[in-house]
Amino acid sequence: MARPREFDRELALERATDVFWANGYASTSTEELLAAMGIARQSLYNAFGGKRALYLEALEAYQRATTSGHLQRLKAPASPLAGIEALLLGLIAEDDGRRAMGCMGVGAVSEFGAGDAAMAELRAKVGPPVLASLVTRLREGQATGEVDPAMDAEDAARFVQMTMTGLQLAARGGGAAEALRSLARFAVDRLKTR
Amino acid sequence: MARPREFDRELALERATDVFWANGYASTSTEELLAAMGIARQSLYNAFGGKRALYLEALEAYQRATTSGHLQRLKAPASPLAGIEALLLGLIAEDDGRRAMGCMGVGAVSEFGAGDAAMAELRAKVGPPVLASLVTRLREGQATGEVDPAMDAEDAARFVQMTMTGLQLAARGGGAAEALRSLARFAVDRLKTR
DNA sequence: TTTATTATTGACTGGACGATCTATAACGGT
DNA sequence: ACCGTTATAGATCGTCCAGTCAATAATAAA
Repeated sequence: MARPREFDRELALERATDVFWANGYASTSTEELLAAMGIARQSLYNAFGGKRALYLEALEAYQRATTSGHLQRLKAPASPLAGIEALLLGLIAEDDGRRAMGCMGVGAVSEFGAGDAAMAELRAKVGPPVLASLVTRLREGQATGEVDPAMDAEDAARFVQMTMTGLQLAARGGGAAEALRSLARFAVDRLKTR
Repeated sequence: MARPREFDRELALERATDVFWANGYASTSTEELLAAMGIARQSLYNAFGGKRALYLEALEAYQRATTSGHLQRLKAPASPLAGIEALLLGLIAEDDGRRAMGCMGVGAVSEFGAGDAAMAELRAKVGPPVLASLVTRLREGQATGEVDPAMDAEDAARFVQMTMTGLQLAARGGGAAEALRSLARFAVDRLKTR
């Protein structure tokens, strides 16, 4: 009953995500977004509501996609420590350009801090499930003797999460792929039973 | 031979630092800066050159001050591991508001990434000396047997640096002081000889 | 075919932005 | 007392910003 949209909404959202991801929210202009998305001004407002709404939707989709990838890598290997290593190594993009973009979630935390309610809500969707899966795998590793049983599994899980953000920040700062991988392996090694 | 400045340049720079630190570069307006600094528009341009020059000067002063504090805390205790613990715990501000500001250097990396030349130069002034001191203290700890001798001291030092940024990002994300302290202690504990 | 509804397009709006200009004021050296 | 120099204050600059408007186009239901 109405004129159908001419552009691919999901594709446009992906393009917008890349711009926000690379530059952050404040220093991205709607003009840049329109150019990247290949749509006209009014179409952005029709389809997404506005700059901030677009950012929130982009961040949410990004979080959903990356979190699902993280959980897959964490759970796939038979050995829990191999899972954690795969999770950490999976954060490190091979392509230099991609890697230097860091993590959009980390960027959002850094840009908006703890104060923004909508952002905090989004963040709350992604932290707990990863933490829970990490605890599960760590306890599993402690049962098999692979993971140091002297550690509190929850503390260790939070430590791995902090390592994730630390790696992603180092990537954003221009860290070389191999240097980041060493860092990841070192962190995993520190969880081993010796 | 000329009219003297009426405001305290250092104090004004400190005030500007707080605003940039809390909000980042892009989402800070010169108007906000002027209000916080208590000076008129032209005085900012006379004394600091412009918004970006002011930011760079603020970041440099911030880095110098915090790095010196870090090195003091790292070197003060007799035990190397106690020094590293003091370094990490020293990152965690007691005051909730301060703590939620995170670290201005981390914010700069997140906002500008690896591409900005002036920013990279500033960052290069602060990383290496801390890394070198960390290596020294870790080797010292390995000599006394307190620190796990199985680790490569440089790898371990880079790991501690990553932990520093991870902690500061967690602080920016609203992490509670006690939770951050646990994280710091856990990281230090992982360096111990067991 | 008509009508209701939504999409597209490009011009436009008010406001905020960083930066500059102008006029006046305050100082030290002569 | 005057001069050269720099500081301050306020008005103003052109630009860019996010968002809106108005005119036209495309669809499906009736």
